[in-house]
Amino acid sequence: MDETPSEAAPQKGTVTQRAIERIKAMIAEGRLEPGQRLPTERDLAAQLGISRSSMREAIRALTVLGVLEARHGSGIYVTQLEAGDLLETFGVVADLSRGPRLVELLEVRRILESTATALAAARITEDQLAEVEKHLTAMNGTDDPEEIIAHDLAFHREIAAAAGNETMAAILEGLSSRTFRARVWRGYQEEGAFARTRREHAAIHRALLAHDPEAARAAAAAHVGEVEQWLRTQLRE
Amino acid sequence: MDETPSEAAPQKGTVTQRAIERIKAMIAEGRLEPGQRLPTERDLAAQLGISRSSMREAIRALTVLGVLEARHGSGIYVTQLEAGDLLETFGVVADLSRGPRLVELLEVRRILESTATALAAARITEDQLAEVEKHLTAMNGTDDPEEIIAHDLAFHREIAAAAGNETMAAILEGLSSRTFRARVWRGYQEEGAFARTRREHAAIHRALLAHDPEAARAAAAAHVGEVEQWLRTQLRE
DNA sequence: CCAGCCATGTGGTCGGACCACTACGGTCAG
DNA sequence: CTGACCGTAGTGGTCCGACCACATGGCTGG
Repeated sequence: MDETPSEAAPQKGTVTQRAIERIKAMIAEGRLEPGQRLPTERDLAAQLGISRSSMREAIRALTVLGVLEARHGSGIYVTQLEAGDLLETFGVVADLSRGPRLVELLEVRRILESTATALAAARITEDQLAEVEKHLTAMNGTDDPEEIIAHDLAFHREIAAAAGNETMAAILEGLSSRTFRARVWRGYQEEGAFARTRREHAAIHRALLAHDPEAARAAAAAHVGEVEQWLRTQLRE
Repeated sequence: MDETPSEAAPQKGTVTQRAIERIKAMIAEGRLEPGQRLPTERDLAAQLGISRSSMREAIRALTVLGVLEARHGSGIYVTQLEAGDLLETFGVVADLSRGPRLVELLEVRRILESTATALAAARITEDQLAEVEKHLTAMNGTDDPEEIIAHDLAFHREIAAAAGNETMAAILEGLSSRTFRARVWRGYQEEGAFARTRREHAAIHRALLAHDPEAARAAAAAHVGEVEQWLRTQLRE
């Protein structure tokens, strides 16, 4: 009954899993270009000889991975496959990690963020620098935790963007998910560590302004390192 | 008609998307522990007031993200939520990235791998060192590309493991996916760059043996940097 | 007491129906 | 001729019910 002319699909795993691999392969081989529209769910299911339900699960899976994008009433499209698309799911890692894993996550962030900040110091333009300053002053001029977190995030995002490596910026973005940030800031702020954070941010900004990579690297590493150490002590309790 | 006693679910996005968020929230809030078994698909669907089909799509999505694990005939379980579970999907990024993105990926890997190797030099044990040596000699003693890649991967994996940061090791694992490695090695080997790679691996091993972090960092950075530069020139053609 | 079988419950797959939305084209007033 | 409006075909989104494949635990028979 399996009259699939293309190739004989051997039994391995679920049909949905196979469908996921097939579509991934099609993209990897270049048979599906970024932005391109796929056949309809019904056609795709027919092509692979599976039911529409199973095909939908495969599509949903690739959707959450940032590979495909489904537009209701229009069709299914391949994303641009840019760093941001594919690494968006990285945020769930930070959201669901706890305990020692959070420290490891911060350690990775410290390594990447310090390098990114160093690169940014060498490459940042006047416009980008102005943007960084904007978030810095905005962060210092409000008491609303929500707003502080938002500007803190944007501050580092601008710097990561100035480093010129979109992939690194996307990873850092995921590493500093909103919920993760919020969890830290809550307890962090309670012990009046905000003033120190402010100084650290100022130091980073100063290094960027001076286009001094090594100073920037040190300042960023110290900044993340502080949070890292704080979290480490929190875990001991 | 929406008699969901727990809470009034406002209309936002698809029901499947909402189900995904709900389950993720349950885990984040600790209402679902790692390893714990979830209610059946049918029960879950009833609880959230959606159909089993939609619930299955949500489960499938969380499965590919490494958050849930479905065991046919047994039930659905929360994974251990360890770094490896959640970062397994990271491999698709390397598989689907092309062109300039690959260089960026390698740049990230260079940063992380050099730091990981430096940490490993300080912390590696005799047993781990022996394991590293095993893969090093095995890699030099065969001509089968498949085997070479496998041992090359294992070589770096052992080092990353010795660094003591599971999260970093998992990210590096994803960054050096099998298909990515294969693509590079193919063209890489054609121009007889294997001898150089051999020397670079030896240098890394030497630094580990001497427990010299700085030498290890430099050797690892140079090693990845070579591949990076090679890829960069490839892209210009 | 133990090995093997079998009923039950679970995830996996299927097919079809209908809904919600988009996109496109034709229609009709201006 | 131009433009806004509207209808329709086609798409993804949701639901339902049935059946299959597999794992588990208890029961049966030795």
